[in-house]
Amino acid sequence: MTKIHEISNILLGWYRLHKRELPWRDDRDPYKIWLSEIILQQTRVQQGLPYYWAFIHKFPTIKALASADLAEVYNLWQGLGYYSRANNLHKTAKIIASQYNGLFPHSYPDLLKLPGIGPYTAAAIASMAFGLKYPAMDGNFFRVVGRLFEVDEQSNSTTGKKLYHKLGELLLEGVDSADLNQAIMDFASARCTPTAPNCDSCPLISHCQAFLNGSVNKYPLKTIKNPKKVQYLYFFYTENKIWIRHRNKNTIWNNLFEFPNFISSDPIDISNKYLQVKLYEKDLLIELDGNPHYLKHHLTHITFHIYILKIFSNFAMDKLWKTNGFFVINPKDYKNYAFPKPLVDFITNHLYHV
DNA sequence: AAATCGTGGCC
DNA sequence: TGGCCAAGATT
Repeated sequence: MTKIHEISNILLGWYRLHKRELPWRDDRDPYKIWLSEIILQQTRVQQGLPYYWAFIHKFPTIKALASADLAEVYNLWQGLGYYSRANNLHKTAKIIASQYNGLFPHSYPDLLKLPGIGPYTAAAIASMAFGLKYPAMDGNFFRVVGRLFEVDEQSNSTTGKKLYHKLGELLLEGVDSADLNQAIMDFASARCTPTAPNCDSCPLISHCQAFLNGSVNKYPLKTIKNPKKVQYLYFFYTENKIWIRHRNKNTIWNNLFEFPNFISSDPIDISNKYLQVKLYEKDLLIELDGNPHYLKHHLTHITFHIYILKIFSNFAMDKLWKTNGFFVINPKDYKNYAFPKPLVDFITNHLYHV
C-alpha cells in the first residue's frame, strides 16, 4: 500500500516538471474537457488538436453546439474517423442543453448515460472537471499499470478490467485524481511508450515489476486481432454531374455521403469498355470513358483497393441512380457534405477542378 | 463477449 | 511497407 502511494508521488513529481500545456487544461471547464476527450478517443493529440480548435471556435459553448445542424458537426469532423463520435457529440450536447440547462452532470453514473461517453471518458470528466476519484483507464493507463504490476490479464476482459480498476483506485488514494490521471497519460505518452521505452532513465525503475523481471515487452498483454480483410471498391463519376448518396446502411462511414459505387471481395475486370455491375441490387451496364484512377486505403481491419472509373453520362443512368437514392449536386457545393477520407482525396484530385 | 468502427504516424 | 498503435464506445 505504501509502495503504491510512493509510485503515485513519483508520477506526480514527474508531472509537475513535464506536464503538457493543452488548451483544455487551462481551466476545469467540463465542456472543453468533454470535447477533447471525445476527439482524442483512439486519436493522437497532434491529430486531434486542429479539430479541437475548430470546434471551440465554431461552438464556444455547449449550447451553441446543441443548436447546430448535425451536418455542420459532421463537416467539422471530416477526416478524423470514427464518425459515430460526431453523431454522439451532437446528441449529448442536445441532451445537456435541454435536460441539464447546459451544465454537465457531476456524477460518474450520470455521465456514463450520455451518448459517446463510456467508462474511460466518464472517469476522465469526473476526475478532471469535478475532482472525483475515478481512474481514467485508457491505453496509456493499461500500459503503465500493466508494466508496473505485471498484470497478467487482458485489459478488455471482465477480470482484467476489475483488476486494473482496483490498481487504479489504489493509485488514486490520497492524491489529486485529476493530476494523477493526467500524469499517467503524459508519462505514458512521453516515457512509458508502447515500443522502445527508455527504461534506463525511468524514475519508476525500482518499482516496475516488468523492468525488474525483464518483461517490459510482454506488457500490457496483447489482445488477439482478426486478420485484415481485402476489399475492392469501385466508384463511378461522370464529366458534368456529381452524384452523391447518403449512406444509411449500418456499416462503415454510416451517415456520410458517397459516390455511386459497389464493393467486391474479389477484383473485377475493368479492362473491358463495358462493365456489367450490380449497383444497389440493380444490374447496370456501364460504358467506361477514360482510364481508371487507383487508390489504396488502409483501415484497421480492411485494406481497400479503390478504382475510380469515369463513365459516360446519359439519361438511363440518371433514371437508374435516382431510383437508387442518389441525387445531383453542384461541384461547388460538395464542401457542404461530409465524405469519407478516400472520397475527399478523390474530390480534391479530380472533381474540385471540374 | 467479440466484432466493428477511421485515420495518421511511426519504424 | 505492412503492422502496430493511439485520451474507447457500442452492440
